[in-house]
Formats: sequence, structure tokens, C-alpha cells
Amino acid sequence: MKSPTELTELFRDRGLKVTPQRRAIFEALHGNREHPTAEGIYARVSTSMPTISLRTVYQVLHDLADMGELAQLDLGTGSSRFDPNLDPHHHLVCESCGTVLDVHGDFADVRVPVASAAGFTVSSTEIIFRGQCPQCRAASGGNVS
Amino acid sequence: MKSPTELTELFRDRGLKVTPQRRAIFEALHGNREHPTAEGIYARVSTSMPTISLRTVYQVLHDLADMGELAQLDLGTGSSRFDPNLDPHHHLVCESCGTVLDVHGDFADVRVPVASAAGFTVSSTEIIFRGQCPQCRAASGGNVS
DNA sequence: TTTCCAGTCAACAACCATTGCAGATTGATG
DNA sequence: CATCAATCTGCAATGGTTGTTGACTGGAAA
Repeated sequence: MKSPTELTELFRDRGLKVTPQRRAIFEALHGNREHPTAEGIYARVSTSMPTISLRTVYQVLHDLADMGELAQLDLGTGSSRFDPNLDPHHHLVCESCGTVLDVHGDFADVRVPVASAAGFTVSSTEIIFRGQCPQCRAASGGNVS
Repeated sequence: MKSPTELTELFRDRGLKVTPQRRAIFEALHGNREHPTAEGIYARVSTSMPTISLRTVYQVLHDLADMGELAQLDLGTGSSRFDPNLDPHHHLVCESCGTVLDVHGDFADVRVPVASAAGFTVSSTEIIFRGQCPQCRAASGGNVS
């Protein structure tokens, strides 16, 4: 994702206002590797701006996603997660605690076999590895519960 | 997924009752390749059993999933989908209409690079191809959305 | 710096998929 | 066919997310 400064310019260029709320959200996302949920961003921003509403957080996150500056993920953990990392990559999801890690690797050869494609136009490929993180494995003795 | 008859035996063996509701749901799932939602199964079963409740459909689907006789999928289409096909396979999702197709293919070489694994124990790998089906492409002139 | 207004915000209610609850009902066994 | 635990239904409640609306404000222009 672009830096808060770059996003500020981008918004101005598009005739959009750069409000304190937006700035705070830009900051909260910058360099964030936690794949936060909207609630997560809300919690973080609320500490410095207690009056911001969750509605606004959703709005700004969607604006950024629509502009292609942020990826929205649905990893089956109950709520959408937002990923400022726009490099092509995949995810590792802990089924116990929900933690998400990035997986970088060359999966260029992962394509739909022609026989299955049936005229489909594939625009993106998402690989989700599910399992258990070291912390949860240690805590549960290796059982996924 | 096992046949309705086999599921009947399986339930009896486990001391579970085989009610008309369960039988109807077994039938609705048998050979179903539509990756239906709970609502979808409810709609189908309702035609022959108008008094069945959506609550019961959810209950039975979860029972089957817990028993490993049915796969529950979250493909980011808003609601869970249920897949009676237990062969290892992946999915192709139309971003316009939500249709889901199975993708069979050899993706055995899709593994988490050691560097990314960071002690994670990977128990399953899910590949989701997103795009547009032929019908939607024709209908929209090739534009998504 | 003041004006002005399109763009934005906060609060609230609504929405959807899903689940918890409790009382009525019913398979399966003896 | 009597018994009873398992099951069903209807309804309320939950959690995540979005629609609405009137008040508010960033920032370009004067």
C-alpha cells in the first residue's frame, strides 16, 4: 500500500477530502502485517480518536479497496480482513487462533487444467494453507481440538 | 458423500435417529454438484416437506460436516456452501453470479515454502480460482460487475 | 481569511447468515 | 405400545456489515 503521504495526494487528486479520520486509518494500515479486521483497525484508531465510528472505518477501508490500494480477504475466519501488502502472495491461516501469515513463493504453475476451465475466465488465484501456528500447537499439545 | 442408504445406517449405528427431515436432506445432497448453501437445501427440501425449518437444515448439515461426510466451504460469497464431493479438489468461483465449479488436478507440488512456514503445521491446502463463467461473460460483454 | 458546498461524518436502525434456547414432538428399543 | 432421549420447530438473539439521514467540515475559490 502507498504511504499515508502518497494516499493523501491520491485522495486530493481525486477530489476526495483528507479528513483526520482518513489520515488516522492510513497510519493504522501503513506497514501493518496483521491482516486486521475492520474492528481491529477501529480499535487501533479509537485510542487516538475516540469519536470515530466503526461505520467510517468500514467506509474508508472499502474506498481504499475499491481504489486498489488495499486487498480485502475472506479467509473464513468470520470477518473480512484487510491486507495492505499488494505484492502477489498467499496466506497461511491458523485454525486455532486465526492468525494469518503471508506466504511468498512461486506458484506461477498453479493454473486451472483446461478440462476444468469450461470457458471460465480466471482473473485471480488464491491459495489458502490452513493449519496450526507454533504457539497454538505448543498450547494444545499438537491437537487442533 | 455416502448414499442416503449408507448414511441411514451410519446414523443408526451411532445411535442417532433417522427422521424424515434427515432423510430428505440426505436425498437433496446426494449427487448434488451445485455447492448449495443452507438456504438452497432448505428451498429444495421445502417443496416436499413444507414444515421443515431452516434451523433443522443447518443442524443436519453441521452434523454431517462434523462426521466428515460433507465439506463446508467458505468461498467469500456471503454464506457457507456445502459440498458432498469429498474427493480432493479445488474450486472455480464466478465473481458475477457466484456459481462454483470443481477443479480436479494435480497440485501436489503446491506447498508452503520452508522459509514462510515458520513452524506452522499445514493440515490442508485450498486453492480458489476466481473469475467469470461463460454465461456471465456473455451477459456482461466481458466486463466484470 | 471567509465563504461555500460537495464530500464526509456519526448515530441509529436495518440487514443477513447463523446460532441459542425451550418446549413440543417423535424414532427406536424393550 | 410405553418410554425417553434425541430431535424438531419457532422465535429471539448474535455478529458482521451496510443503508439512511441530518449535521458537519476540508479545502478550493474569492
